[in-house]
Amino acid sequence: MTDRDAALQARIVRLIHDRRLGPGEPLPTEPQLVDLLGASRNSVREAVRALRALGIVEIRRGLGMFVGEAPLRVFTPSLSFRIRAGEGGDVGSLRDLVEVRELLEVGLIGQVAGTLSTARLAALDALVRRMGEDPEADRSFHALLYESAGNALVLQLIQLFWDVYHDVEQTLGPPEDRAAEIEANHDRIVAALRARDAAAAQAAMRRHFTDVKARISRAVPAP
Amino acid sequence: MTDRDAALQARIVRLIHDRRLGPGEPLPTEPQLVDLLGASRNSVREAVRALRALGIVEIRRGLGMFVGEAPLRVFTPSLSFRIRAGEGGDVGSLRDLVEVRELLEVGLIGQVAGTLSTARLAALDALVRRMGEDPEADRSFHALLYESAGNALVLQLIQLFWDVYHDVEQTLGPPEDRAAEIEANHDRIVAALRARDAAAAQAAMRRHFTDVKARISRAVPAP
DNA sequence: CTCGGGTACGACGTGGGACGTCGTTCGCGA
DNA sequence: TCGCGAACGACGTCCCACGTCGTACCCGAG
Repeated sequence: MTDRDAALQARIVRLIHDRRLGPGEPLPTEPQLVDLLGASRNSVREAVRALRALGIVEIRRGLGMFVGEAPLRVFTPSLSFRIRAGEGGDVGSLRDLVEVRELLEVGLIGQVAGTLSTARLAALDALVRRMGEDPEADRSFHALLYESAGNALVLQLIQLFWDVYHDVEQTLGPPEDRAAEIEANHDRIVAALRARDAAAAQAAMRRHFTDVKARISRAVPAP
Repeated sequence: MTDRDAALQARIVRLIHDRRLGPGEPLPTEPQLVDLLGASRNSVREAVRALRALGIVEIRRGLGMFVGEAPLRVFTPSLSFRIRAGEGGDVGSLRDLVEVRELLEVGLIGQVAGTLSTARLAALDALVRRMGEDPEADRSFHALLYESAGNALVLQLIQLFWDVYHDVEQTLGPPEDRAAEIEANHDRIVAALRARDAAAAQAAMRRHFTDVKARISRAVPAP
């Protein structure tokens, strides 16, 4: 057969659906799958490996195989690779990535602006203060900002793109000290949110990404 | 070791980068990788299987292994699985998916509105006419619409979400005949684009997705 | 000289077996 | 009763053998 491997993967996925197995629940063991699927252990293992790479199956050594949650995080290596190996050098692909982030975040902030509690606004403000020393604060800021949208998918998507960007950004040459600029941009965002001004928040977010794109344009692809 | 497999994958990816291999170029053969990485053939094969699932490696039987392009399409199984196995039944996750599509497309159509040539507008119109019989026309419509944005990533992203939606939508019960509704929505979009009215185009797109979300809400999760 | 087919070769695909390592469980002994 | 170690079953790694697919080469027919 030409792609028996793909067929095996599909059969395992179907098995999960047919048995109504949810994330965290155990899958049949390797020997059981060998019997069920009528393939050798090697073939089963290779199919499971592919499913694990997609987050569909989780393996805990010594315990067994379990249904995964397929978090978008598993795409990080693939996306990073795609950006790095992208046509026209990294820069073009990275710009595309940032534009997708901008698209998502500008749209989202328009939705959540006006729905944020003062407590949440204070938490956002505290995160901005910590951005100087803690790189994670930036990530947390965007995560906390969109949490109230109630959309787990878009939340993970934004995290994914953030991770990939900061993964690839390191290959763009020596890091620039943009701490002040970044903090100012985020301050503007919080201010607009405080004013319950959706349009201003969107503008502030756009301005933030304009600076990010400028940083990319300045960077020269490594020889 | 705990995750020697992940380390092997990373080493293969590094090998690709170190050798400046671009999509389509050949990778070392299995035996060569066994030597280079100091792992057994099974381990190498399993690592390669994972990379293939991520689109990073492409395998052509009888020929060898090649660098892949990591198209977003490879995430279709994972995303479909995630939606189906999502918390709170399919409906909630599917709604999240559609909202992401809405976010992207409403933002994008605002960017491309006013930049479309009359030839392209005519092509879009022709696709709308074919939506009745050809399900692919819908997909092509959205692809053609955003082609001029010049962002390959977002284009593939929209295609990916479209594929996943139509994959999962089939499990939502018997298909409804919404042909007229769909055509009317797309007609409104094209009309707004013809008028070079970005705001109206965004509104029309939003209306389109409102109907899609309504279709989801009507659907009852299968018992 | 040209053309065509058959063979040889090297690529990946599949199957089977053996042994190691990790976690858990259970029973024995203090 | 408590604790520790052996047994068990999970996945991890490795090795070898054979099958299948594509290509390239060689050689003979025309």
